[in-house]
Amino acid sequence: MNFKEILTNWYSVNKRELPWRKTKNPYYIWLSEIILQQTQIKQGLPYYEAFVTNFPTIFDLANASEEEVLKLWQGLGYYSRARNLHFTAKYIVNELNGIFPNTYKELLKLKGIGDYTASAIASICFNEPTAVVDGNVYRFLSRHYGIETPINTTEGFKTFKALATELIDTNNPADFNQAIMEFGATQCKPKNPECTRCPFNSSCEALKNDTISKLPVKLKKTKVSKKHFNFLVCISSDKKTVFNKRTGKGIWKNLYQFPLVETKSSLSVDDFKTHPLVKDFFNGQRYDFTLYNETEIIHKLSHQHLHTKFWIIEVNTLPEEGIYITELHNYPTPVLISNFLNDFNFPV
DNA sequence: AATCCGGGGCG
DNA sequence: CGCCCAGGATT
Repeated sequence: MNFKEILTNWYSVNKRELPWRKTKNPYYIWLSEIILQQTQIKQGLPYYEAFVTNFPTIFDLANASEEEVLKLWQGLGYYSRARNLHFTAKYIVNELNGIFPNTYKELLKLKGIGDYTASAIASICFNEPTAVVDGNVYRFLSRHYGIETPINTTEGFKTFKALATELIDTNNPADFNQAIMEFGATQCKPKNPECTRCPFNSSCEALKNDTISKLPVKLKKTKVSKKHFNFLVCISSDKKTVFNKRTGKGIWKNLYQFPLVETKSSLSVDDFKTHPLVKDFFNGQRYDFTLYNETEIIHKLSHQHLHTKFWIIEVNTLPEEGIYITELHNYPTPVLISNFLNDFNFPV
């Protein structure tokens, strides 16, 4: 048997039953692929179910507000995926009469769709022999063929894309692509791959040379930076608080949070008392405050560690427009904020 | 080509 | 605690 026969045979026996494997509808495949970017199936599955239930067609998604979409996406991370998903749904409905593009080249033009997702949709839905290259493919191919080119470089991408394109089963690109990814995910795993019962263990270069743990090669990434966040949790006498949408280009765009004071270092109670931005925020009004968490909450993102303090501040009237505390849970927020909302007992 | 963007799980 | 995950956009 050749490579593609071994692989697709393995897949026919070992594939998992997943909801998006029961359809070739490009809307559902697109939805699943966006949700599963940099996300494991176990984590993404409930979100996929929720999106299909709330937005059964691309028209439903296009007609929703961005806020509804972000709310449903809450907790999944990489929120630009949700914004691009919504943008592209509206684009397809309004500019393409709701008809999904059906070639790799056209799919690639859509916002939020790059090489991987265009290849996945084109092959799975339209039988175009475009090879997918994701983390699973990098790992499996680098091990099987003993390729040491770093995967997070342009050369690495080109090398593995070309190899996967050579290997793909042009008669059944849909199953081949899903098979090679499934194989990487459940058989040729990052840690403790199942080499003893692997159908490729007689031809695997890495197994032969004992380099499984060294492959794929990945260049070191940049170090994480430390930031200090101070959230101002206002409580007015009429049970309202200030809760605003993040704007600009940084993290958590369009998600909601309490007013934020970012500082160079950790803020003590005395620092807080005299901090110009805090005094400025309350515009001279007097206020009583307590520090909610004595020890900082360290919220870890891939490139930032957010050292966070929540300050509970009682005021007579809010310094700016606010919302009722009972409405807080209706807004899309980062996990850092929603955890606080779950843990903190607002006075009633 | 390098950097940024989240959050969860695993060993 | 470091690494990995069905990547893409921006600079």
